[in-house]
Amino acid sequence: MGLAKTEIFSDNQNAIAKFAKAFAHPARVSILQHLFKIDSCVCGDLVNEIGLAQPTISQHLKELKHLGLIKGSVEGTSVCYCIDKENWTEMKKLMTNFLDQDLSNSADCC
Amino acid sequence: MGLAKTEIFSDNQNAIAKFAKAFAHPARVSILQHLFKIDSCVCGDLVNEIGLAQPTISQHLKELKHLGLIKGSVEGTSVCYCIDKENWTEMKKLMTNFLDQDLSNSADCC
DNA sequence: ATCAATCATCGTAATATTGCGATATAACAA
DNA sequence: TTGTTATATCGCAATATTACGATGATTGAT
Repeated sequence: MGLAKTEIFSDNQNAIAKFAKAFAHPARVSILQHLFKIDSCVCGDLVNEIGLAQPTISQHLKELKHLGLIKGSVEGTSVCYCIDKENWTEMKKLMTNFLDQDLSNSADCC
Repeated sequence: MGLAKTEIFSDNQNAIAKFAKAFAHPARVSILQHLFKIDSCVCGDLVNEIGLAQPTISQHLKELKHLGLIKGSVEGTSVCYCIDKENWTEMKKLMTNFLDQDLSNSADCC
């Protein structure tokens, strides 16, 4: 079907899956790393940095923006994108909580 | 195209995307959380726990197994799945490193 | 040997994702 | 106004993902 049955899962599980999806493509990982590295950014930079066409980058940026991980503001003819720190921190908490499930008190049964 | 151009990205970026994909579906998040919680598991438990058909669960388990995040061993007529702690720890390092990119030294330009 | 239980695989339908050419839009410049 | 630059959107083709019924494989029980 290609349609995830989100209604049978908890909000927490759906939220984790939603953010994980953002990182599930190397182009978006690359975009985020670049935004972290150079602090501020225009889309044109990213098109040069990453080897994908401008519409493709624009689409990835749109997804990241909808998730709230980045924000952009018009700056003359170009658009300045950067990390939305507040939301990033919140997302990080959610993901870290999931990744940090205790390993110590579980017996290795297999 | 639906085909990610992995060859233009770094190993690190592709690895992050690969693991993120594992978490990009609430069913797999739920499976992992359940495995953490109850320590050891058979697939049947998961089918009851999560509201998806047995083939669907089996498929999700296969993906997690291929990624090395879980491992399973035959236990009579059932199969015992559990977290592969070593690989989980390694994956966690990779993801944490990505999530922990420094926010402090970046000016909020937007 | 036969049967029941448990899990894996196959095949398929429905939907999602990725990528990009073509085109639209917006802002600035001359 | 006309042109230029930068980004967004549209539309499409190719591929991937999700879900599950049907079926196969394996193990243990009788």
